[in-house]
Amino acid sequence: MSTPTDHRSAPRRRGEELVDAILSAACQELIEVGYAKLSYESVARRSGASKVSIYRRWPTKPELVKSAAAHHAHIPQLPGEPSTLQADLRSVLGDVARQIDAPIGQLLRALMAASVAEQAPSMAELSWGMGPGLMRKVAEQAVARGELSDVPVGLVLSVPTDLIKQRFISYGIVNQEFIDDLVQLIVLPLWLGDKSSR
Amino acid sequence: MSTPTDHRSAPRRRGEELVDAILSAACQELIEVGYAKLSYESVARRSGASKVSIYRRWPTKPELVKSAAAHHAHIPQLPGEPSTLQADLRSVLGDVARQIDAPIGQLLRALMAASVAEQAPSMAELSWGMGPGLMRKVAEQAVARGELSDVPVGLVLSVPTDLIKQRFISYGIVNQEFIDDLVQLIVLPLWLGDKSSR
DNA sequence: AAAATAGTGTACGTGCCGTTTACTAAGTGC
DNA sequence: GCACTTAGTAAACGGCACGTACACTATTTT
Repeated sequence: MSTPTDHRSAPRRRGEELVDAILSAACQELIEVGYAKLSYESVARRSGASKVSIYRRWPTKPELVKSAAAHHAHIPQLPGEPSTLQADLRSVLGDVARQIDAPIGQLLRALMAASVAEQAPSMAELSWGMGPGLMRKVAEQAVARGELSDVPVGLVLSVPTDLIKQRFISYGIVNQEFIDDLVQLIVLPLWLGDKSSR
Repeated sequence: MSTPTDHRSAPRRRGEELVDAILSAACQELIEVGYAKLSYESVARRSGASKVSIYRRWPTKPELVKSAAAHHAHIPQLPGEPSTLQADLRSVLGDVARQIDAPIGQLLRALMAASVAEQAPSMAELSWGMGPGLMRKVAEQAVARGELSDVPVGLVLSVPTDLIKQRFISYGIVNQEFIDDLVQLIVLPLWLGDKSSR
């Protein structure tokens, strides 16, 4: 008589409401304990949902984690008032770097773990905002101001964000000093195409 | 009487011999089933060692995996006959890209997973040969030939290998086409400092 | 020869996996 | 209003791996 364990009575959540609860719980869990220690059982406990409901929607852990991360939906920060290509780059990339610190960093780390651990090449899709799109905007503004002759091709556009990701993976942190060096030594010379800024 | 399970008699391996057996087994296991599915029990079974012996030396899975990867020690491939900066880059980076395919790729993937999953920033140390060192050699030869005025700074030197790693993480494969684009659109313009090669 | 060191097999409790079962609340068609 | 379908819940299952403990023994050191 100790455990009246039967929540089959409560107003039963469905559809979006339930999904929200599960993904939020998964996010929290990711931030607190990380990817490796996240389990279906813990998410079920935390969200108050049943394991089966979770398995039905996300048969594997990477899928669940990716949905959770996407659900969190921390959209990037806009360039703000355009000024100079160098200033814009430092500002935007600096914001990205700052966002990469806790607790989002832990979430990103989890996301990468999900991508790397199992065969899940869809890491590319989840560029968490800081993808070519962001860089393209910056480049377009520079072109409009006449600082840049053309918007670089995709591969070149994504160099800064790719290198930031790489830095994060290798060293765990991305500070402003790195951003400054990145802009000064790599992005500007590469985009402008001369060595004068070094 | 079915199981005479007691190998406590056999010539008992110790020290380096035992370590070798364990790490080799771990490597094989990594290549076959990947990081996520690798377990202490499977490594113990495969190596014929006991779990305790493994736990004593590598208390956590990332540590074990990193040792295993380091033990494998596939050193990079040398530039061979130097010719042109562009040719050297394509050759060396192409080799790196080819090495990144199976089975080494799976091992690298495991290594990254180990680094990313838990706080293990020592990914940087294990640059599996394709680090700044390799690029420095290429650059130095180009300087000796007069193609390059100076050897770029470390950050710039590691751009090609960093971007290859990033590509591997995001898309799972690194083909020669990517290498060609990388050399043509990024490395040469960045190192030479002009847009003529685009 | 005695003692310290280190490897082996076995067993244990715990936690999570992924699935199945039985039940029931919420929506749907009539 | 009522049958009927859909979907969420609790509980239990066998299985596997975890991480640790124990008793034992082979090897090395003193």
